[in-house]
Formats: sequence, C-alpha cells, structure tokens
Amino acid sequence: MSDLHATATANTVLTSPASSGASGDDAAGVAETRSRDADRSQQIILEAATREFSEHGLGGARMDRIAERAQVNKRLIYYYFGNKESLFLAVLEQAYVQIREAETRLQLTDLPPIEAVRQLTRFTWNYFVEHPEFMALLNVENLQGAQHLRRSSRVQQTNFSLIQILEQVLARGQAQGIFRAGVDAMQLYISIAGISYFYLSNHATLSTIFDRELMSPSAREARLMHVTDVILGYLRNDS
Amino acid sequence: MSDLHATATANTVLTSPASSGASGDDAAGVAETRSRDADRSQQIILEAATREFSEHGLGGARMDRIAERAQVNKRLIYYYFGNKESLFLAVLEQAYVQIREAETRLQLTDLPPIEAVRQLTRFTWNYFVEHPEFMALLNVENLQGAQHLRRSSRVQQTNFSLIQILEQVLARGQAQGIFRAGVDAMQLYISIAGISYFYLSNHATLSTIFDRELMSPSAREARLMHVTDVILGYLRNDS
Amino acid sequence: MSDLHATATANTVLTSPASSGASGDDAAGVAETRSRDADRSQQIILEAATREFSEHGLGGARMDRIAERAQVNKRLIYYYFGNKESLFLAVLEQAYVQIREAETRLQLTDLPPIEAVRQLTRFTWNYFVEHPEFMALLNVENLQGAQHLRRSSRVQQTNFSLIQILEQVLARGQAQGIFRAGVDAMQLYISIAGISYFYLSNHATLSTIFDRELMSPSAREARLMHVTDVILGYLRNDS
Amino acid sequence: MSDLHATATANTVLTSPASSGASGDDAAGVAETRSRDADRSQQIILEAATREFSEHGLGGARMDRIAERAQVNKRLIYYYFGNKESLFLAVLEQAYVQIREAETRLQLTDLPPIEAVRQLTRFTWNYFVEHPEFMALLNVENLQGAQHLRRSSRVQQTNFSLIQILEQVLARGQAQGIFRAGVDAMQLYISIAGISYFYLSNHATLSTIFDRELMSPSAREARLMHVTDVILGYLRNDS
DNA sequence: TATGAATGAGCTTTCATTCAT
DNA sequence: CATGAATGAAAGCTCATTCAT
Repeated sequence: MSDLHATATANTVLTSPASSGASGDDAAGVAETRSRDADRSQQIILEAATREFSEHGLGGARMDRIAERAQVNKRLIYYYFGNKESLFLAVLEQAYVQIREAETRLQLTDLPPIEAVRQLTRFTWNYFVEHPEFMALLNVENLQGAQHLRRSSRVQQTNFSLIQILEQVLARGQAQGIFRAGVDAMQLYISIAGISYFYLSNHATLSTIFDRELMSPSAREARLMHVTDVILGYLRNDS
Repeated sequence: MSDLHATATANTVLTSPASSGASGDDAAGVAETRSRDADRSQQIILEAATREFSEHGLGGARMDRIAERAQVNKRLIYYYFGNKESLFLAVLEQAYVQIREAETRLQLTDLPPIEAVRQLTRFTWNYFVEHPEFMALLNVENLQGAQHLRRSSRVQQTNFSLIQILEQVLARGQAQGIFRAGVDAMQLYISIAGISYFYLSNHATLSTIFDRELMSPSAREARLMHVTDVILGYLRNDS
Repeated sequence: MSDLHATATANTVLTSPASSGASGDDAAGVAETRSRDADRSQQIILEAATREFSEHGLGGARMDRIAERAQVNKRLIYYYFGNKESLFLAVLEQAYVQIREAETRLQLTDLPPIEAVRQLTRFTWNYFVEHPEFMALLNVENLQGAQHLRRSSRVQQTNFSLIQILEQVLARGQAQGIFRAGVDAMQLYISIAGISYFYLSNHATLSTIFDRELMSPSAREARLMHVTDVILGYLRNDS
Repeated sequence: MSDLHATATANTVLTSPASSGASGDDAAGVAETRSRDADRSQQIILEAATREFSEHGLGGARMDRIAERAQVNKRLIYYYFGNKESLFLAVLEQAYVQIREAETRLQLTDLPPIEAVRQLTRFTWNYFVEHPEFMALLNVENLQGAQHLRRSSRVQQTNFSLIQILEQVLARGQAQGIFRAGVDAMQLYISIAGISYFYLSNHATLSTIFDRELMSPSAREARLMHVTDVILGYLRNDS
C-alpha cells in the first residue's frame, strides 16, 4: 500500500468534502490546492476502512472502529466520506484502481504465449495472496449484489483491457499450434482467478474440513504449481 | 450449545431449547415424543435464517426479519437457538449436512473415470446453481475466519469421503492411461469447486465489470461446458 | 430447614392453587385432603425461591432459575403461587413464621435477668448467622418499603410477644437493682438485633473497607462477645 | 473502567467516555478544558442513578428511568458510564467519597472523650437520616457480596482513618479513667453504625411488625438518645 | 481542518407469563 | 398434578449520524 498515490492523478479516490459517493469530477488541478494533511487523513481513513470492511463485512463494520484504527475523530470520516455506504464505495473503488494499475504493469504482449499465460496465472495468484482484503471486499460486495459497484461510474469504465490482451495471447498460441482453439478469454480469465480465489478466500473453511494446512509456504507453492498445471494442461493442443 | 443432538433422521440439526443447561440425556427416542410442532418450528426458523444470513451476512442479518420470514415469534428463535451466533452455526451445520448428503447420493465408483469426473463437475456446478445461499454462507463464514465451523464438532467429522472416492477415480483413469499421473485429489476437487464457485458467487461484480450477462440459461450452459473442458482437458493424458 | 412443617398447622404457608397472595384462610383441615406431593413441591419451590430472592433481590431474581433450582416446571410455580410478587410474599411469610417459632422456644422468663438478656443476644446473633437468607430477605423487603409485609395479614398478627417477655425481664432486673431504669424494651431489642445484623449483613462491604476478615470463627466469636458486652454494659446499674 | 480519573476537586467520580479504550493520559489539567456541560451531565446522571438504585436495587433499576430522571438521552449514560454495572460502581464510589469527606470534617481529636463519642454517634445517626440512599446502596451492594466495591481501587484506599481517630479517643478516655479498657475501635464503630442503621434502614418492616411509628421527629429524637445511651453506657467505667 | 458532546432509531436479548395438552 | 411450546412487552445496549464550537 505504500506506493499508493505515487502520482497525484492516476490512482486517487480522494474526494472533496461532501462529494459523497459522487462520480469523480474532481480532477488533477483541484488536488493541488488541497493541503497535504487532508489527503493524508483521507488515505489513512481509507486504509483503516479497508481493513475493517474486509474483516467484518459491510454490516459488521463499525464506524467507531474505523475511526479508532485511523486514529482520527469519527466526525472527520463523515466530513470526508459522507456516510458508511459511500465510504465502502470509496474503499471498493480504490481496491479496483489498485489491481488495475498492477495489471497494467504486466507486459504480456511481449512474451511467448505459454509464458504469458504462466505470468498471468502467477500474477493473479500472488495478487490475491498479497491482498487478501481485496478478496474479502469482493465477497462483501457480491453479498450485496454488487449494488455499490453498479453505481460507480469510476469502476465501470474499467472494461478490463486485460481481456483483450489475453485474447491476443490466445490467438498467438493458437496460430502457433500450441493452444487449443475456441477458448473464450473471459471464461479462461474467470477460471484462472477462480481456481486461485476459492483456495485462498475459503482456506479457513477448507482447512477445517480437510484438516490440512493450506497456507504454509510449501502448501501455497504446491497450489500455484497445480493451478498453473490445470490452466496450461487445459490449453495445450495435443492433436 | 453442547446439547445439539443428532436424531434418527440424518440431516437434522434441531436442538433442545437452548436455555436448559440440561444434561443432554434426551437421545433419539425422545425426539419421537416431542410435539411435531417443535421440530417444524425449528426447521422453519432455520430456513428463514438461512435466507437472511445468505442475503445479509452475519452482521447485517436481523433477528426481527428472520422471525418475520419464519412467521414465528422472535422470542421463539431465542428459545430454540439461544442467540444469533448459535443460530448461524446451526444454519451452517445444516447446510453442510445437506451438501454432504447430496454428494453421498452420487455413485462415482460405478462409472468410467472420465464420466465420473464429468458427473462430479456437473453435480458441483448444479449444486451451487441451485443453492446460491450455500455459497453465500461459505462467504460469510470465511469472512469470519471459519470461527463457527471450527467450534462445530458436527461438521469437523465430515472428513469428506468424497476425496477418497475421487482418489480412486483418478487411480482408475491413470491405470487406463487416460489420466495424467501425480494429481492430488484435494487440489483437483478445490479446482472443480473453485472454477464453478467464483463464477457463480461473484457473478454480480463480474457481470458489472465485463458488462456481460453471466446468468442467462445459455451463459450458464456455456460456463458448465467450459468448466468441464478445463478439468478434463487438464486431466487428459497426451503422451 | 428440615424441621419446617413438623406440624401440619403452625408454620405452614402452603397455599391452595391460585389463592395467590391471599390472606391465610386455608386452615388445618384442608391440608389433610391435599396430597403429600403437592405439599412437597410447594415446599421445594419455597426453598428454592428463598435462596434466589436472598441472593439476587426481588428485581434480580429469575423465575427460570427458581424453577431450575427446585427442579420443577416453571409453570408449576405459577400454578401454586400465582406470580413473582406473591411468591416473594410467601417466602417472606415463611421466613417470619420460622423465626417466630424459634423465638417461642426460648424460655427467658425462667432465667435470671442478666442470663436472660445474654441468651436473647446469643439467640439473635446465632439466628442471623445460621439464616443469612433471612437478613437478605429483610434487606430486600426494606428496599421495597415493606410493601409486601404490609399486605400480609399473616405476618401482621405477629405482634411480637417477645417484647412483652423482654419488658418483664427488664422489670425484674430493675427490681433487683442490677439493670438501669427507663429502658424501652423495643428500643433495646432493635439495638440487640441491629448490632448483630449490621455486622453480619454488611460484612461483605465492611471487610473490604477495613481489610479485615470478619467471618472467621474466631472473628465471629469475638464479635458475639463484644455484642454481649455492649448490651450488658449499657444495662448495668452502677449507681 | 480503568480510565476513571481523579481531577482537581476531591469528590469527583466523573469519567472519560467509556467507549474510548484509550490510554488514560488525560490528567487533571485536561479536565479544565473540557466543556462544563460534560461534567454537569455526568453529575446529573450520577444523582439520578443514585436515587434509582437506592429505590429499586441493582436488578430493579431501569436505565430508562435514570435517563428520564436525569433529563438526558439514555445513550448518554452509556457514553459516559459504559453499562449498568459500571454506573452502579460509579454511584457507589461517589457515595463513599461523600461520607468520607463528611467524616473528615469532624474534629474529634479536639474534643473531650465522652463528647467525641457523642459527636461521632450523632454524626453517624444524622448522616444516615439525611442520606437514606446511602444505606440503601449499602444494602444493594451487600446483596451482591460487595463484588463492585472489591473491584474498586478507588474505595479500597479508603482505609478509614476514622478508626485511628476513634482509637485515640478511646485511649484518652481510658487514660482519664472514664472509659473501660479493651475496647476494639472497629467493633465499636460497627456497633455505633449498626444500632443506627438497623433502625433506619429497616424501619419499614419494624414499624409494620411493632405497629409503632418510628420515623416521627419525636421517635427519631428518642432513638438517637437511646443510641447514645447504649454506646456511652457501655463505655463508662464504673470500677 | 478538526473535535467532544449528544442523540433517535433500532438492535439483540431477557423476562414474567400464558397456552394447550 | 404436571409440562413443553409459545409470546408480548420491555429491558440493556449499539450504531450511524448530527450538533455546536
């Protein structure tokens, strides 16, 4: 989280006071006139709220606890974010902004197809491992039927260029005769994410049920290998 | 909650009134003499609670709403289940008992390996489709770090004989030269579940992000086909 | 408590069903027709209720707990005693009946004055020691402004013949020149009781404040000696 | 409740909001800057709670009624005192602080022994007369086995210097040959308090039983005279 | 920009009591 | 004589939110 707003523009979800839940019409220029402290307070609140929401869900999260975690006055949260729901939306938006940024840094088009898929799989796995709160937020938002996401103009623009990149990778592999034909990139992407996500997000219940330690370093390494095997095993062309 | 007790029918999680710090000497036979209404009331409450918890999470669930949904006096819920957390545990236990029962009905050992895997995949997919509340409960429980499940002696005994059956299927396929070697049955099972689960559980956010309808009948059919392809494509031996 | 209803008449507070809180018009004859079990159940309930009320007060007492302590169905308590308040009254009445009975057994008129006062003091002290629940009930009832006692025709008849006996003892002592003149028997009796009562009833706070163990056998013996010294020291005639 | 803190004025038990699991670094000086209303609100709540607890006991007291009596929002009580038990403890502590303060104002060391004992007796009697709620609180707390008092670091320091003063008075009286020897100051103090306390605290039941008006001015005057006679009569040396 | 004080609505839970047998 | 099931009312307490400065 430390590299969060490296630039003043790209990944910010910081708001003007009382712009509660609104779209995102406060652009770069405005940020200049705002004090450093204001930005910092908002960022600290967002981080605290991210932890709180991911640990307790929307209904279970407590504004008091967020204020305590952020070491700010509760009133300040309302000053910046309006209310609980808007705060949750801001948290969610920031989470999406961050993963999108990270994905952008991947350069899959430059790699051979198999390697590109391997990289994407590894990246997805690692991102979930390093950002369990992102998975938790997804859980929470899905429990709510994505009602916040749907309202967010900010996230909806994210029509995942990743899918286009993946399509291109699949096309290259197919042209080279090493990938099977007829693969839907979105379906594949969901499978890559799902295989990782279910294991990581549900490890608490799974390890209880199977009575097996699933989060040790060696277990995680084994899982990543399995995930890669499944995806590449599926894609390979054995004709 | 130590007085949860199994009765004659396999999938019951009906309890004695939670207030009685009694011994637990009311065994199977006694349940027969208990008024049918008691059992029925508990079952109705459990069903209402299942819906409520899966729609709103643990923190967001409202006891009032559960009572209303079950058309019983709110007090009765406390009479039978003690408190909200214990009610949630009872709901969770019943959900696990039910899926375990359904799995038991599968007869994978009698089928050819490929068909067995296909059946298991289809079953898992269909169960999630037909029981979205089960997925939601898993989500909720995982948000809580499986703290309820861990306390449940009832569920922990569920050491999923399914894994053993799957191991036997994999061994047969491998012996016949049609499955690859070295496949961990638990990893495979988690992948089968995960590929289905992520799509279904997160369809709300996914369809928002990809701007694609994921839950139409045709979309669901396509997904099931993809899922089966991934699993069988991974398993096939092309040496 | 085992010698409670040695006779069928004198000390009973057992009621006919639904005679809730009423005076006491069910006399000896009726008891004959009532089953042993009924009497026993009522007595068990009264004992359980006595403990509960003396430990938790009127507001803090729980009907559930009384039923549990008495090992009877909660409904039965209502069957016999009508409601909580009436049950408390029954408890209170029984407590008064018992101390009155015990006092009756004292034969102060036969003793020399000093010895008679000594015996009364010792008796009062011992009775409080052996019946802490009686003191607690007094506390509870006084917190309520004696509203139950006032309604009880049963207890009001108890116009304490003890005072008359004490008056006679004081008169004898004064006639013999060993007791001071002008002592009001009721005042003296309240002092005898109060000196013992305060120490015993409030020992919990007193021992905390003075950081001294007040209820050890030696401490209790010392206190009884002090109490006797105070009363006899006050009464002695030094002219 | 560890954040109870003493401020400049001796008898305050005012607290920081109970929610803040904060450090406790708000010392005396800070209280000055806090809005006067906060202190006032707390004091008003404490007074209302004192009345409520002394009239109804711990279990019978109603938070709603306390709020109504104090004319504050019920939520505010929880804001300052956390819960009912803690509020009761605060009430109890304030009651002890107040009587201790009043005792401190007595200047027994300057008086001749007989007069000192007479003053102490009169003071104790009068304090109970004027503060019946203090007696009631003692009753309530003793019913609970002094569990709150024991937890209070504040009250436990109150190791009643009064006993030391009384010891000195007794020594003087004995040296002058007017008091008997071998009197334990604590025993004597408990007797002084007990003789007054029992009469006043239990007057409701006593007046019912003895059918005598005990609280009229003349009756109270007679009792104080009796009490003084008992104590001084006991102490006098007639050798 | 920031904060301590205060609140209304509503939550989970408790309790004495009654119903139906 | 006895009981398990059920309930209305109200309790203690929580929570997101606003007031006033």
